[in-house]
Amino acid sequence: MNLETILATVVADAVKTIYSLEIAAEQIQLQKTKKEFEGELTVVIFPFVKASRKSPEQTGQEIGEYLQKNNQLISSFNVIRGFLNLSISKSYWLETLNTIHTSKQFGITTPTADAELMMIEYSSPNTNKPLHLGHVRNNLLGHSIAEIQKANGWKVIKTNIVNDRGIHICKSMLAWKLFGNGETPESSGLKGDHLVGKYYVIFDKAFKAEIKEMIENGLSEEEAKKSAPLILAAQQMLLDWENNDPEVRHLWETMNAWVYAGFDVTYKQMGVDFDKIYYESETYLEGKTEVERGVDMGIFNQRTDGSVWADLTADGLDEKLLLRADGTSVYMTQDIGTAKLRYVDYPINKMVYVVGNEQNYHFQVLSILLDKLGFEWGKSLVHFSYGMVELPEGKMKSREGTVVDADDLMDEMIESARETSQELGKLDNCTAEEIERIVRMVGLGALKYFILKVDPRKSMTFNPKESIDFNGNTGPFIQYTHARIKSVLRKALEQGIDFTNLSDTQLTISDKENYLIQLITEFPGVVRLSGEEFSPALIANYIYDLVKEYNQFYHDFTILKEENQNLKQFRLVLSETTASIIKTGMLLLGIEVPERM
RNA sequence: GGUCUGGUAGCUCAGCUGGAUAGAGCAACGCCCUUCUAAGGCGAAGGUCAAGGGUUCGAAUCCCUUCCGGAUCACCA
Repeated sequence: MNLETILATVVADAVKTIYSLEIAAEQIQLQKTKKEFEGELTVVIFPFVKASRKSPEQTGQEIGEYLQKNNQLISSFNVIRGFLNLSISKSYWLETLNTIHTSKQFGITTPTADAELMMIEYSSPNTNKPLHLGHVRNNLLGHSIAEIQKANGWKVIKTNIVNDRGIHICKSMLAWKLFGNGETPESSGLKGDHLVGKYYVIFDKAFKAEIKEMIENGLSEEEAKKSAPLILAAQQMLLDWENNDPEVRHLWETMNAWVYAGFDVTYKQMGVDFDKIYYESETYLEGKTEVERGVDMGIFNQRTDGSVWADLTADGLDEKLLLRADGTSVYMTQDIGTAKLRYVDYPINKMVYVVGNEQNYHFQVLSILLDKLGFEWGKSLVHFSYGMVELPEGKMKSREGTVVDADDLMDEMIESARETSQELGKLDNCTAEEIERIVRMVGLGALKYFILKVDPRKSMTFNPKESIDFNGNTGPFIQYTHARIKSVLRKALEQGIDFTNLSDTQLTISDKENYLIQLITEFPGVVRLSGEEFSPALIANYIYDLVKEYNQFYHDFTILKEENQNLKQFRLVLSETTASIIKTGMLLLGIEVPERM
């Protein structure tokens, strides 16, 4: 039982005994004591004053006296206004630290054999352009959430649905066919995904030029958009693709292979991975079958032009297209097929989609459609809806060339990490390989932390002109603290100091040290909450708080030069435990921490 | 227009299941390396928590109204 539960129970007893007020332990308001007051935990007294019929101060005093008498954990208390501040005995903290220090995997719940299965879909790229900053947020969130859920005892399958087919893919294929002159990644030296993305942009430009010309020749914009030769050719290509035209299929396979080779590099650099990859080209037929079944069931309707629609007006939504008039499938069709196949492939207890909030409507509809189709899990899908990454000028737009490319961004971060460490001369006596490893860790750490420390539900701003910081509330700051602790621990080992265990739990320690232990004890709760809330930001902010406190301790106290051997040992144990939590926590964010930097 | 969502320091963000004097970082200013890594620490400065009303012993937090932003409502994905 943890400290707060114990205290809440005692407070409930106190209130019942003194004022005959029945209140469940969970209802007791217990919070961390503000720093400016004496004590570690605070009971809010206001809810009891009605029953006590006394002033908040007096009520607090009475409850405090009861607690001190009936629980030996409480060494002293004070009452300020309606707040009862409790001081917990130092030996409790020291013993707790000792337990944590000697336990493996503190805060982590390893999944058991019969644990429930959570499937988490993230990344989900289109194969017509390279990944940009928006995808980076998606990938980092998806990966981190998967790690966090594992640490909360879930079995997790990380999955990726690759949007490898569709009209957008045909656009880059068509442009390459028309204007590519046989260009390949090898011939151009371009990374495969970037090469294909180039032709997607070329298509768009040529398409716009056609429209402009047609408008000049008297057509309305709407007519021009529908009848421009390029768009008609792309639509024909999609039809040919669905009809298994060998030439189109061959081109498609070739260009997608280029893209996958490029994505592999990006994913590897980013440090994300998947247990199972689905491709839309392999699931969309299942979707079509389901839609047709829906038509037979009478829940979807086919119009005279052949297109198929779901009428969701009864659910307060609109009509939704499921199959085009030419019979080709759309995004929704594919998602229906993919969802069904996943439940066939795995015994899923919870399905989570990590997809931006611009698709809230899509997932609302998907859930309803699956439910209508008779899948009992349809309504239980979780759309983990995160906010967009915006530039100071607003949304990123690929056509206006304002997207921040994922590969470029990661490279830039690593380079500035290299520059900083050269300036500081910190890695002068490391091997080239070590430098490379550390510089990559730090550069990516800065990027990942920058993105993950923000509440995922909120949109966030990224200013490309101001490079991501390495000081203050940043990944490198945390990594640096870890490296600094490790350095001290290495020296302690060299000196043969034993800090495997605390030999004295009756030591007198400072408030700062005491508070650090208290923070350490909060880690499991933070891991649990971040899992429940799907928020890596909670872990990021917690680690930052811990590290900030530790740095103050590190500055104000000496460790290795402390003359009291037991105190020195305590500080080493405290430091090692802190380092271990930093490492575990950062790993839940997908961020590695170096031994030196 | 309908629906959803957001507005906290110059900037980027915490705090939001109601609790004490609203916190960090960056930027700008001033200090601290003969001492375990200064990517660090300390100090000072910076606020009408968009505005107004309501509920409450207590509101940045809950409710209503207004203002301002964003997303979405495609035979795009």
